[in-house]
Amino acid sequence: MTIANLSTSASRQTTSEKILDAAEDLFAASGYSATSLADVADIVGIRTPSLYNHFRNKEALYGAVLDRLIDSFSAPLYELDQTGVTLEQVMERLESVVRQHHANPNLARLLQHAALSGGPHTDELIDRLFRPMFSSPGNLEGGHILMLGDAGLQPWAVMAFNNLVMSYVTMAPMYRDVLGQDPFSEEALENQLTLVKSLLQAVFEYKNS
Amino acid sequence: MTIANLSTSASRQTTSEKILDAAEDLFAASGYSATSLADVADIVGIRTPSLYNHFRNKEALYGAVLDRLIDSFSAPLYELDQTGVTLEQVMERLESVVRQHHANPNLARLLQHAALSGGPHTDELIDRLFRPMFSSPGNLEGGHILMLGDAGLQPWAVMAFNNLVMSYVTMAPMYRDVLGQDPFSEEALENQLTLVKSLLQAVFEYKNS
DNA sequence: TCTGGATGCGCGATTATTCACATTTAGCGA
DNA sequence: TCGCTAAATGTGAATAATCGCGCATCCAGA
Repeated sequence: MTIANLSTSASRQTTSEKILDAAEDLFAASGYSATSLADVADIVGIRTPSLYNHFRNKEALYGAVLDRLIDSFSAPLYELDQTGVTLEQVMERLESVVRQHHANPNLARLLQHAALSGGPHTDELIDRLFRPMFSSPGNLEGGHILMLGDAGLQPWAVMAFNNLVMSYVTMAPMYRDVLGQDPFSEEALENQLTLVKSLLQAVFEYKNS
Repeated sequence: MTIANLSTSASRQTTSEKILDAAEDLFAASGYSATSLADVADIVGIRTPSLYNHFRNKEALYGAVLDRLIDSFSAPLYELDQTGVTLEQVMERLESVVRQHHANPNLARLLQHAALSGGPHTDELIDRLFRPMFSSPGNLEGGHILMLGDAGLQPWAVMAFNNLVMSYVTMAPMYRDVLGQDPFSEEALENQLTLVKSLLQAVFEYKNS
């Protein structure tokens, strides 16, 4: 298990932040319904009813976790298919996404749980994360990077690269088992990075021929 | 939700098989601890204690579900990196794997749950599914298909293509949402198929240059 | 009559949530 | 700076629902 939230020296954190940290890790590991408030309270070091001084109920806590995660991932990402974009720009975006998910795997894990089991706010979550990836106007016409012959496959390719990046962290135990290496080490990150970039490069050169 | 087990005309099925079918769908959807035996019994149409006439306890039922799934996926698959293999052979394997996961998404979903949350038999499950992919001797030396420049990236590439295929079904709701199309339709299968094969083709041509 | 399989009942543990209550903390007038 | 107050934040106890699971019983078919 990877410790995700180290933020401010762990000491002068407000109780609400500690609750959010613990809940984020647990929701990401076990999903919504398999996570108990008692476990959250245990990690924070308080009794279960005290949680209700900070969040209305379990669902509100879950929503707050989602909000904080989405905010931290929001700004510069998920615009892989602007119209006049170059390969180098796509490379940069892709590397940035890989590094973010490597630094905090919890968003990918929460999203995977939501895709499998549903849970509260799932539709809203999908909207907030995936809609921006395809919101830029005119992304279905014109020549794009990830076309792969058939222009209709453009969104499929974007989804594929996104899944590739996220499944690396949601499938981390398999990587650890098969490669005998900590998937969250710096060395593993570099390997995954060059692999993903090589894939993109291959697709790019394949398109131009 | 996709109905996975239609097997023999649904009527002359033994109760144990009906239980296995129901449990497989529920475990795949919600994971081990979030699945209740009451839900399983409800689908089958019996009371919860009757389950214990067929399986020792919840964990044994889960194990039986895993066994049956692994068996049905076992035989011809997961040998992507034999030594003297051609691109066409890899293509066939890949297409076969995609079709199998499309026909029954439950193995991918169970595996994803295990990777995220653990649960009983998780290590054993990883072993049984991933070890055969890398068991062929001498797969780390010599020229292979998915080399991508650095030979050390060979296993990473195999994992990547595998994840690509599995994440398509574990992330099916996102595909439905973004593409506005049933991800388990024949049409969607063909799209995913040509995308994956184009990716492999691109990597292959990228290698030879 | 024997027996596999379904059932009702119920135990003990765990769940989310509420409530009455104690304690700590922050702000403010004197 | 002292002391009061009010809000913030903790607590144990209790509730209703649900969980996996064991047990005694009962019934239908061979």
